Parts: sequence; structure tokens; C-alpha cells
Amino acid sequence: MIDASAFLSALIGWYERHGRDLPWRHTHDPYAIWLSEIILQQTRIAQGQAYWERFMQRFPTVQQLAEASEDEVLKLWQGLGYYSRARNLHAAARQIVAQGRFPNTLADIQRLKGVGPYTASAIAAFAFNRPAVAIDGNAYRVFARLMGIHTPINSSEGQREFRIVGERLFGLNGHATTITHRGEAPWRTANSALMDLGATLCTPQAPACPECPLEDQCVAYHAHLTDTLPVKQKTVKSRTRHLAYVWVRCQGHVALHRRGEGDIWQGLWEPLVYEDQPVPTFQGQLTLLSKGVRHVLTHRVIIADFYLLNTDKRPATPDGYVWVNEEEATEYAVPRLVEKLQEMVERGKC
DNA sequence: AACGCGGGGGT
DNA sequence: ACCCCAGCGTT
Repeated sequence: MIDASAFLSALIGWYERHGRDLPWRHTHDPYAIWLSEIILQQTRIAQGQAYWERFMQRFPTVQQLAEASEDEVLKLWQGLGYYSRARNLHAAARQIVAQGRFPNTLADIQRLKGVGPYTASAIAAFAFNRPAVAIDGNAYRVFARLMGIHTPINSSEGQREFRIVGERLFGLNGHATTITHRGEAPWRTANSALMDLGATLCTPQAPACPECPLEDQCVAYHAHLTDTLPVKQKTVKSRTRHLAYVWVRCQGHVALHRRGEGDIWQGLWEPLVYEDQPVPTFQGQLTLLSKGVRHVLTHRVIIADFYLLNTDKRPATPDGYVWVNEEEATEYAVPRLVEKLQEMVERGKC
């Protein structure tokens, strides 16, 4: 079995030549790194990078983020999905400011809202170069293949097992390595290298094993198991929901409401909505803009009809709706699906 | 342990 | 159609 020193030196040697150059690797600012980690949870770099840059520009410091309203943070987050990340990000910013400084130990970092085992380890390593192993989807894949582990990576048992394996491969279990990188502890580099190896070589499909510095040691490579590992537990199948949105335009205003807890898109805004029931008759002119718009979430498929209602008299709306100036409607954070509706309404004007 | 939570890209 | 992505919080 490969030991920590051999693993780390192979990994770091490869990274010196083939590692990715990413903007948040040019700083050790824990705020910038924390922000990148939250944005990149379950999110590809290609999708998240522009958001990181916009957040850093609008909120250069954690104090400025803490002073913002939650609505502004949600608006800046719009389109990125998993909106609880944005709400937790904002809450954690206020935690950090209340504490007076950014937490700098693994345990204290993980007490921040929205920061779990992976993100805490990543911040500890990237910001503070602490001895930690950040096990994300890339690391799970590398470890499963390298060590031939069949335990499902998304099971409790798997999480425990892979953490133990990662700590052993990094030499964090009392058997300290003497590996260093540029005269410093190797943890920042080792974690970057592990992710880059998983993202660019040890890919889910068609891994580039001949280019891998760990090929000789890799159980999956020798046993032809790269198509089998890692193992994941079955996922729940998605269900279909039917929605009808009505963009109610009345004297330059439109009715919006904020979605509540216990459902998708919590905290985001949307126009008048009907679920599993017909759209009633209104005074004024009701136009069907689009029928059966398909919108896919992780465990939901949403089929939506879009309507535009032009009327001179405000129809009765359920509690919680507010009438906002139509030009200002774009200031509200909305789900991507509602953004599509807004685009159709806007196009219809021309 | 199981489930809910977005949106986008690749094959 | 299915998989995956720098996962976390709740039940």
C-alpha cells in the first residue's frame, strides 16, 4: 500500500507541472477563499467563477458582505442555484464580524453556517495551510480508485472510511511526513493537487491513466475498475410538478410574492402562481405566452405555463403578494424559471 | 440513514 | 437519459 510520503510527493510533483491556475489561489485571504468554496459547492468552476468575481467586486471584505441585506445577496446569487448557500453565506458573514476575526482552526471554521466537513478542511488548508484533507467529489473518486474502495461515497460509512483513508494518505494520523513544498508545510498544495488530479486526469469517464503519477499504485487501474469506482448509492427519482405563472400587469405594476420555507426556491420571488389548479378568469386580457416550459431541478421536473394578464383593475391576490413597479421587478431575486418568464414578457413589449 | 435543495454541461 | 459538479442542513 502506498505510504503518505510517496503519495504526497507524486501528487505535488505532478501539480508543479499540471496544476490549474485559479484566481482564488492567488490569495490567502480566508474571506476570499471561503467565498470561493461556498460558491463552488456542487458547482463547476466554469459556472461559479464569474459569480466569485462579482461578489469580490461588490463585497471586497466580509464586513461589507455582513452589512448588505439578504435580498441583495440573493439577487447577486441569482441563477447559481442552491439558494440556502447564499442565505447561509450572509448569516456566516455576520457570525465572522461578530467574532471579530475569521476563525482559523478546523473546528471553529466548521461552526460557520453552510460550512461542513469538506469546506472547513478546504479553508483550513488553503487559507491557513493547516494539516487537513478536503474530500470533495474529486477526492472521493481518486481515493476510491487508488485504494480500490467499493464503499458508497455518499453513505455515512463511506464518509467515515474515506476520511480515514485521506488522513492516512496525507500522513495526518500521527505518522507525520517530512514532505514540504517550497520550504513550507505542503497542505495548501496537496489539497489543490488532489482536486486538480481528480478534475483533469482521474475524471468520471475516460480517465487519463497513462498520464497519472499514481498509475503504478492504482488498484482500479490494474483491476480494470475505473468504470466501476467510485460506487454511489441509488438516488431518489424525481417527480413532476405543474405550475402556472401569471405576470399580472396593472397600471405599471406587477404582483410578486416571496417563496416560503419548506419548498424549493426559499426566499426568492415569483409572480402570481397556481399549482395543480386551473388559472381562474380575470378582468382584462389574459395571454398565454408559453405552454409546458420544462425546468429540471435535482429531484423535480417542473412543467410551467406562462401567462401575461393586462388589466386596469388589480385582481384579488392571496396574502403575501406585493405590487411593485414593473421596471423595478428586475431588482428582485427570482428563480431561473421566472427569469425566463420575465424575458418573454420583456420581448413581448417590443 | 434518507431526503431536499438549482442550474448547467458533458456524453 | 443519465451523470457529475471544490456539499450542507434537516428530519
